[in-house]
Amino acid sequence: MSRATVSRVVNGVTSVDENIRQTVERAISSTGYLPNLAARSLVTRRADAIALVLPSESRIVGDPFFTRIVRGVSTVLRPLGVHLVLMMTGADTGDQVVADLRQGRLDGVILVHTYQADPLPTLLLQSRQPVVLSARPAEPIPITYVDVNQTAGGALAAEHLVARGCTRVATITGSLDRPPGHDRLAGFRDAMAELGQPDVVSVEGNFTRESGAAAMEQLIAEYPDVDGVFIASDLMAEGALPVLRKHGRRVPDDMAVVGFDDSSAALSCDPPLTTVRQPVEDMAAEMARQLLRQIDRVDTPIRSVIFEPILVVRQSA
Amino acid sequence: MSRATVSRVVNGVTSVDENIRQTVERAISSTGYLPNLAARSLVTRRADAIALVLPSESRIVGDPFFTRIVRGVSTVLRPLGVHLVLMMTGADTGDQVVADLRQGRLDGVILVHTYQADPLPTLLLQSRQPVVLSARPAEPIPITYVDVNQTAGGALAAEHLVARGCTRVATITGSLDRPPGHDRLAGFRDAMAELGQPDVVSVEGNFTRESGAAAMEQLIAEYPDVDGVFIASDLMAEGALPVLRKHGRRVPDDMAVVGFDDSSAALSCDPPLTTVRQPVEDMAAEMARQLLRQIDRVDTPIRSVIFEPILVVRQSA
DNA sequence: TTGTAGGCGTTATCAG
DNA sequence: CTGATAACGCCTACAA
Repeated sequence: MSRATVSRVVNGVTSVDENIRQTVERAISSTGYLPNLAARSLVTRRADAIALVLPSESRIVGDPFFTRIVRGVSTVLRPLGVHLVLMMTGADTGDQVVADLRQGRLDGVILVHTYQADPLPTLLLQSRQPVVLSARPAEPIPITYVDVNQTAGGALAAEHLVARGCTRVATITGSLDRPPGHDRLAGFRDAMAELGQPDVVSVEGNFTRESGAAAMEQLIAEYPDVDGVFIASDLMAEGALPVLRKHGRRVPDDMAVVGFDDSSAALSCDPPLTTVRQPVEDMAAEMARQLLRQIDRVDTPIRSVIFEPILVVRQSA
Repeated sequence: MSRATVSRVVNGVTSVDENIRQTVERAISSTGYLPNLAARSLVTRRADAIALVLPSESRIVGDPFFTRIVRGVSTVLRPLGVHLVLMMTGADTGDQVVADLRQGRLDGVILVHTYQADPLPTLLLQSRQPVVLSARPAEPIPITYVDVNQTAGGALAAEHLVARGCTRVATITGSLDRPPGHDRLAGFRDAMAELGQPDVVSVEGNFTRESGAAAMEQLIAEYPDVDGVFIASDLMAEGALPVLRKHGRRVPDDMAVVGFDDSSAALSCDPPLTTVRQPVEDMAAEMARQLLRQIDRVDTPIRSVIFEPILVVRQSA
């Protein structure tokens, strides 16, 4: 019996005589034969591996957020036997990734939370390599990405604060020059206006714990009558809560607090945080699917997929 | 000029005429030639990729701990061009990994915090595949691992509590049937005895936040005079602190608290936690080195490498 | 439906 | 020091 026939059986080609197929399969399982993937890769020109590129400095890593991404991506990749190669951005990540792609070690790339000026997206785009971003890029470039509906998230927070009776509402925003910071604020503002409270106080933070604390100090000093606040990330909320406690404000009685992300911080806060949650696993799975589609056929059209967030109600609001 | 010569230049073989070498290198950089790694892999029988296997349920993932491991491993792998393939344990992880190893897609495996009954270590050992564990296995099997000196960590906590004047000291332990839980307690106890306080109260937790809270409730109820406590993980400490606050105990004035891990929890606690820190990056880098050594030559002797922890003093003690 | 034969892009072995 | 030449293990026309 020839190697060709065995190859056909292994790859599930239908045009194989049933008897022969069974014989081959018996032989395979009795020998414990496994095809050598390097050899296959050489001829199929597929690495069956994709890279997940993460920002190394990030507050993102070291957060369930990241785990959830890996989990979501894996659910799609694992059944297909596609490897997930992890890379934290460093000085030469860009070249490294491009080289791996060209050397046939990688079939595509998922870029998670690239920083604003990251040249990698454009680089990959130009070399026509399969790539998916985890969020809308700051600059509008023709690239496939998956994102959460940030404005809807802000609106969710607004509705909850109003529904629970807050009459003087504020927000601590993220960096306004980044899409998430900008959009969460916009969504929150618009929703508050529609709910009849157009005068929303806002203080700008930068998504760090420290900035959350500072913003809350400022808020309390300048607007002592605020009774509800939407903080655009859990991490900032984590910084803000001790400030409230220090000033004797009880949460949620004196001040209702809604966060964003549903990160680990949300649970470890005292009290646990009511927060806007992104369906990260689903989003990650979708990123994987979009990437595989691009790998499957070049010239897959650019696409962006937006997921809806939900509000997780805990005790802070 | 022959492929063979080019191959020699690419692989830096010394026995090549300097003129020819330069010509080849010029040609390479002007063409932008990159060797196909699948083809190389086929003949060298190296995948230049290793797997990092993580427990999926874990509180470990979603913690800087995990990021630090990746970073440490990457510092060793990246310069060598070795890929880091991430796998979260699932139903079939074991078979998957073994298959990948045999198919030449993976050269070795780093197993992070495997659970007690995990068959994978033994499986890999039997098939003589390169493998390194991130901690001493519960059962004494002949396998290479890297660990922190857990008992020394417990002793560090003891010394600090005594040095700051605590006279009635307790500990909330981790699961005592697991090496870290057992060893941290033993190290703490022994050190306390040497410091003249042999009567250490201990309550057993199981490393979860909830168990930390419950243990602290019990501690306060049964031993109201305790003024210092070593909690065997930051996560448990995070659960315990609100309990102390609820009972009106100030930290550190009424109760000094020392944690273990220096996880994200340590920083987000109020007050920030004094805790025992493992040199995770160094340990991870060492795991990578040990693994590469095994990959380089089979029959590398089993080895265990132990790192010393340090105490990070913040405000809880 | 099956087998034959060529090729995928390297590295490694040997003569020269 | 260099250049043929033979693997490496698999897939895939193409022919039978």
